[in-house]
Amino acid sequence: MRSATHNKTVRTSYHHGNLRQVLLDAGVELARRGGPQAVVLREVTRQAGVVPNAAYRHFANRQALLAAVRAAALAALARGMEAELSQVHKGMPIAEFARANLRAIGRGYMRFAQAEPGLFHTAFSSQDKVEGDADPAKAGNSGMNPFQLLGAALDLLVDSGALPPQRRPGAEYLAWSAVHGLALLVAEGPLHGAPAEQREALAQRLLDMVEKGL
Amino acid sequence: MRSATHNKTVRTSYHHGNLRQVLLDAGVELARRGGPQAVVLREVTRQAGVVPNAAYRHFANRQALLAAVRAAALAALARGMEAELSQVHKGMPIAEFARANLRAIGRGYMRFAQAEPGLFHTAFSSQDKVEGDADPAKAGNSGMNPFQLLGAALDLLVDSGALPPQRRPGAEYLAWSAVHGLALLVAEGPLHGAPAEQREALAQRLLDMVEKGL
DNA sequence: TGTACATCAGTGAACGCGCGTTCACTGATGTAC
DNA sequence: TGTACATCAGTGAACGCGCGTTCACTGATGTAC
Repeated sequence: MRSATHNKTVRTSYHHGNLRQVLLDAGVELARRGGPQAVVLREVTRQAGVVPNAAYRHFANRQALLAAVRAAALAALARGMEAELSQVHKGMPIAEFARANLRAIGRGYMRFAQAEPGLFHTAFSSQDKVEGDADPAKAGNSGMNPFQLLGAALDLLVDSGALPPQRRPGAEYLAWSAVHGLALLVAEGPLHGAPAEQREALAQRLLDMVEKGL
Repeated sequence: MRSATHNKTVRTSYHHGNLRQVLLDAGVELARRGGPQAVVLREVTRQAGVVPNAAYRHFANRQALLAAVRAAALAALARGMEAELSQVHKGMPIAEFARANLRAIGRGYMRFAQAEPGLFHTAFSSQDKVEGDADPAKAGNSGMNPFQLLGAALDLLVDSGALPPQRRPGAEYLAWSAVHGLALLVAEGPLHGAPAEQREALAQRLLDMVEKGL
């Protein structure tokens, strides 16, 4: 039993039982509020009500903790995209459906960036390649990470005949660029705090542009 | 006369005469190599061969130094864009010229991001609005900052008849988003280190997309 | 079912580090008469 | 032209801070017999 002046949880046993997860959750919360910078090893242990070096039972060092937080942020983004995707109505012509899917992907991405700028920034704070990465810690409920979700949407676009196959290679980078750029402007750039209508209108137009330009 | 173990310059007089500029240059160099994080007050004084607190004669605090470095980074970006712009051949039909100008803007932006990721990252590390800002420290040789250069290119596009006036409002954000996104993927994202041909090809296609989609 | 003991997951104390910033100072410079 | 003096732009020393990380430790847990 420890006193819990600043602690979230009061522990009753010497062993915590769940410390890794608690540390990770605290790390995610810090990232949410302050980006990757804010993921401070001592702070997560403080919030877990545990001595600083206890973290080393579960993470090799600060970098490892940050990597885990980052994976969680990517997974959260993936889920945000999936949520948008699941709202697309079925039962329309396939090409139209494919286009609606791609727009949902983009919308989910941008909305996540808007709603969770800290996590969004954390997700892309280090450049490793998410692309070929099958790490389930970075995936949403479908088991796909954000990049894979985009790829799948583009594949469907080709299958449906809405995108000529020869334009498929590299298309993810074009779509990603456009959406990523606006997401950043909105999340932490000059469009931060712009009225919601303006944001949504810009998002619409940007998606139009991508669709037309791909 | 001070010993100069790690110093760049050996001073012979007590007064430096040029310290503000030297500190700023050192800060820019640090940013160039390590992004905004690397702009450390003590380090710039070290490189200037001066005692740490001497910086406070010229900058209110670390934030002020960083702001100055950031302005310099924006100015460098503006000059990079202007350089690209100046290579556009005159003497073509005006609409074509306007389009070529816009592409040059985008190309300059992306090339700068590629060539100077640290400065690029620094330029956009804090979200204040460059848009309405007439600060000459952020401008290139034309006196315009990067955002204003883009705006001017779009204005010309409208004047030339290549862009319907009703699509002009907000167009900078669409173009900016696309280009900014790809610039980031190239500068510090998954496309970092991609072969130059691939980068240039993607840039071409992205600019096509913007042109077609605007 | 009970006990011995290895393993696990925490504690406690301390480290060295580099940072931004403040204080009282002093050498150099420029200006008034 | 020379001197007095205010102002400027550096120095020197120190501060408190929070960080990541290491070390030897101990309480709790699980397993073999």
